[in-house]
Amino acid sequence: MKPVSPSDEPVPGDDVPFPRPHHDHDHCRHDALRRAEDVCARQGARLTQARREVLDLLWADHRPVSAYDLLHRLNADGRKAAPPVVYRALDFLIEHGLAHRLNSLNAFIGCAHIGGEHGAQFFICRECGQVAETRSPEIDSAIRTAGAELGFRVQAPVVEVEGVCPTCSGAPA
Amino acid sequence: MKPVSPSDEPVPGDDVPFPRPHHDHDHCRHDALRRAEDVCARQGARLTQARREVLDLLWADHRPVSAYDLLHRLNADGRKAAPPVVYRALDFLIEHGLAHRLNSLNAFIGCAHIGGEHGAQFFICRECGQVAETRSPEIDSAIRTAGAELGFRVQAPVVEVEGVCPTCSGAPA
DNA sequence: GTAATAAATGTTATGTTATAACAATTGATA
DNA sequence: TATCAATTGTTATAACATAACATTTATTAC
Ligand SMILES: [Zn+2]
Ligand SMILES: [Zn+2]
Ligand SMILES: [Zn+2]
Ligand SMILES: [Zn+2]
Repeated sequence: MKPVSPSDEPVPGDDVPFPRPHHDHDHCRHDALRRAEDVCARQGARLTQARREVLDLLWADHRPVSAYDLLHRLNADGRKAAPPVVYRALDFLIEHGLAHRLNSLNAFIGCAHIGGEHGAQFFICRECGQVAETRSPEIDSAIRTAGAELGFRVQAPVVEVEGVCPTCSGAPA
Repeated sequence: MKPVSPSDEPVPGDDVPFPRPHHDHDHCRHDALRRAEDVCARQGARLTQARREVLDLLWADHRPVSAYDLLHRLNADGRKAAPPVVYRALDFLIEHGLAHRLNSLNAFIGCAHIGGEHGAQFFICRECGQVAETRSPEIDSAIRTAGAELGFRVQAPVVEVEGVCPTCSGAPA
């Protein structure tokens, strides 16, 4: 079994958060847009044209994009949008849990999970630039425990891990 | 006992990484400089005037400082240093494990631990801006485990936790 | 000691990331 | 359709960071 697993690590078949090279990415994109519509509908928020376009650009692939890259892509068709357009759209998307900011890269990425705001951990491949987003209760709990030992009330843990993804580690396929 | 502990959390008396309001901070500063000299001596690196000054400025208190704040403080005495002065000094200090960069704040802080480069976790108080640096094997290990499950080779975990420190939580002392 | 070399610093300019402030437009509501 | 709130447009500027090259300072070789 284990048909196209990109690694020999003990990973569950299709739940691997690192995107496989030839996965159906159109599915990722369309799914993300659909989820965004759901979220906005439920929260009475408006997924306007600019916001939708930025979200779609974020889902061009599984790599984070800088705000100015987004701006250039937005303006590729001759438009003349200014930076606030992008930053406002990003603020909206982040507030509604549809995108995340990666502090270590000054870049943004579409949220791979469902639901509102939430903690997450990001694994960033130094080779290919792709990012996997996880929600590990174990990491979260280790952080909260360490915080408690300091008497620190944890509000927003940020975890961004640099390394090399399974594909770039030279896994079979 | 537990004479001036800032919190009722189960913390060891004097190992609390969050600085107590009236601790002997001159000791922190001088100790940091002395450790820096040790490290540089051992590594054959030169702790030049500019580097020493920046390190000393980083130890003004336990809050991170932006590069331009450092620059302004450097120039407070009429000097006319330019940004590269500060960024080079910071690069040096970081390379030698004497300072850290906090990505979520675009700011820098003196390393509170001894020794060369190392992973660490930062707990950042939203109220007072003070930062505690820890080295928690548990957090590190949770991250490495989660990475392994993705087939991801972890190289540099970044953990920056926002919240409220014991002092600002309204602890007794 | 002096020349050659390497390390560090000075200097100017520019690139990159992000926000402030206010005007104009659009969409919902009454 | 008048009103109000939300969104977008526009200009300017703030904040963060580095490239490139000249100059100086420290180390080493002779
Ligand atoms: Zn995909
Ligand atoms: Zn990769
Ligand atoms: Zn101190
Ligand atoms: Zn505090």
